[in-house]
Amino acid sequence: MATDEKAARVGPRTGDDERPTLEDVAVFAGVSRSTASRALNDDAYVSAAAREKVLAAARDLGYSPNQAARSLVTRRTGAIAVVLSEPEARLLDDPYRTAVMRAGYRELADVGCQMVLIFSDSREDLSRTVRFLEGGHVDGALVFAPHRADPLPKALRLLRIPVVFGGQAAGIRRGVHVVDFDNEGGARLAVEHLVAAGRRRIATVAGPQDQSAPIDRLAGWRKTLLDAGLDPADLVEESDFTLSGGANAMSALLARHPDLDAVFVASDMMAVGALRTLETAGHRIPDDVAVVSFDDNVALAPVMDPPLTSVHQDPREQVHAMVQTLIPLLDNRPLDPRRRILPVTLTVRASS
Amino acid sequence: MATDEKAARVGPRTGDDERPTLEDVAVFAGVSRSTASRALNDDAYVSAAAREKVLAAARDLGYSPNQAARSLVTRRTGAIAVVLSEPEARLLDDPYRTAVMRAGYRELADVGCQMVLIFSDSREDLSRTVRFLEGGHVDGALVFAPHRADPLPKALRLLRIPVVFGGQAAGIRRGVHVVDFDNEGGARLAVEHLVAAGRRRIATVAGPQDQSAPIDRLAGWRKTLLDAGLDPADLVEESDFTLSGGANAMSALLARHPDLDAVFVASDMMAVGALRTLETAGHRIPDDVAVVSFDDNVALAPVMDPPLTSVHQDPREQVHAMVQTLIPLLDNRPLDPRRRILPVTLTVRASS
DNA sequence: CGTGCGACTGGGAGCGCTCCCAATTTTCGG
DNA sequence: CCGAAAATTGGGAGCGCTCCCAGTCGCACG
Repeated sequence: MATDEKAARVGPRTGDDERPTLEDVAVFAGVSRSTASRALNDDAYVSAAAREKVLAAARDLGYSPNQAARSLVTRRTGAIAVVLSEPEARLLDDPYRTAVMRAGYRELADVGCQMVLIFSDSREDLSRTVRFLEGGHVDGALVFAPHRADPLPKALRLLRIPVVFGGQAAGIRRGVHVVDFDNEGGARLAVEHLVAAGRRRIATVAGPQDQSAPIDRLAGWRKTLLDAGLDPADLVEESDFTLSGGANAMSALLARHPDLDAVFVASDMMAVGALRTLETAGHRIPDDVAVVSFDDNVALAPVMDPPLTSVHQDPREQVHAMVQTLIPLLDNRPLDPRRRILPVTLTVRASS
Repeated sequence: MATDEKAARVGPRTGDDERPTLEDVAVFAGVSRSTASRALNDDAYVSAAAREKVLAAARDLGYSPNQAARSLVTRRTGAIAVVLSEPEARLLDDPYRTAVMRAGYRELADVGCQMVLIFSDSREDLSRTVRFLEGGHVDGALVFAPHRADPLPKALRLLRIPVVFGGQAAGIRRGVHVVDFDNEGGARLAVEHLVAAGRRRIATVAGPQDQSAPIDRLAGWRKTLLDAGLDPADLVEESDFTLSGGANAMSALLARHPDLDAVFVASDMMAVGALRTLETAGHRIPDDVAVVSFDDNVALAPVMDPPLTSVHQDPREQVHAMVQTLIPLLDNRPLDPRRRILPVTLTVRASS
């Protein structure tokens, strides 16, 4: 009886609403499971006739392979995690992260991988994230964790899956793959542009100094000023990458240095705020004060008045490089850890 | 020799760098595979002693279950797709979608599911999306596809996994699960508020009329005006949910009706644009023109001057309802298709 | 002091797929 | 025209897990 019951449940696969298996396709096509598999994965050594029959059978039966079974034996899931580690509030209005998500989706789709997004803000998230990445859901991970203090990068080092970092991650420098932008070089471009335009009192609104990108941008500003024989003095104001933060920082700078004639702002979002402050204070842009920013984010373009001169960095390019680094790692090709620094360019517009 | 090679590769599981399997844990704990499995999944009928031993073994060995193997037999992946179907450009600066993503991540994490994001703009994406959803990568899907003409919803109807739509989707109304906001009611709230404040020439900047949400909002505006004995006439201007679109629409309205004393804008983003136009044209807000918007999106708050009266809808609440609808579907509990309409509220601020 | 029924446990049978390998057929060069 | 090599094919053995199904206990009950 038990046997009957079982037979009834598993049943002969005749017109069931069950999903067809590779076996079904093979039978339908009149070949063996192996041949069907080879045809579907277009392996070598399948006759054209067999391939045809199998493909037709698969189509007729509405077959789609069971991913679980496949990855059980191949030890590949075809999915890559994109890990975003950033305070919740920040993420919501950070157009850079949005761009990263989209770029990740596209770039991974291009190499036949599915993106699995992971947000990992809090400390509880950390263990959950690690557990997930560990659990064999994904073959590798692209990690964006800009905070110096973020414990994530260190936690990921002992992971059994390959990881590529986007932007300099936490203290660790050895044994990891990193694709970063040339933040210092970008700042240099920006400041050199201002110097060349005859500006002499060039202030800066810096980003949070617990992240490497803003640190490098600030360093670039400082070095370039010194190289030009100008004094950075206290022409710097640290802020938090938000619009209102940029506005406040600009006020502070203006209060200390009413005579400044240029400002290098470490992000577009802050620049929008700075622009507002400058306008409110009656400064004409770029006549009185020239403004150069960092990011050159298209999403923010409509909010800009005047259009902003900005250091252009393309998140898509970064993600592309990250994916290219990850691919060989997935095949266990032991690529030695490398840091890639992507160049940035200056896009000059009306604000400078 | 071949045998040796294999033995070397698959090897006896002694101190390999291979991942430990359930079998390994069981042996280490001195119990059977079955007992180990029961302990790890805290099934019934496991003695406390056995459970302890297994848990300790799992910890010591750094065991994490192989998801592929598990879902091969359980026919569950523990992943849910969140499908966003929208033109690329729109998505980048749509804070509502960003909120949906985050909410989806949280809500799904709360029920022990992993979110897999799917962007599905173009027509090629469609077949890729369907193939993915079909491929057994996910157990179900939450779909946001607001465009009337979007072929996605129809394509998803024949899917073998449960789907819940966020917002009214394409022409189909029967046999699907939908969680929507009360767009018409929200518009009514907004307009009634304006009427109560004594406004009489209440224009509207409508959203794209190929989507159901903006259609309903426009309908709400129109009906409420008529109910109040006011004439909608040509006080409506259709736009595209973008900032600049809102600004242009406002200009058009102002040109036609210099005497309008209020405007209901169908989204926060457009309202920001409208606000700019009004200010530029020298209208004081709310003294000359009162502005009420829809979305009440926090991310846009800093850009608002003055703070905007807006119809409040909480994406998180919507996603929560969607997840709650999806859960029973996953267990094959045949819930009859239902449409849930979530209420919205009016948040009054300085702009009205 | 049986009997029975709970509480546990371990083995076996797969889930659907991809490999490996041996068997079979075909294709060629000498 | 024959043997070797190449081109095909099918069967079998798992991948690591969760079930189902017999078992083996212990203990309260009659």
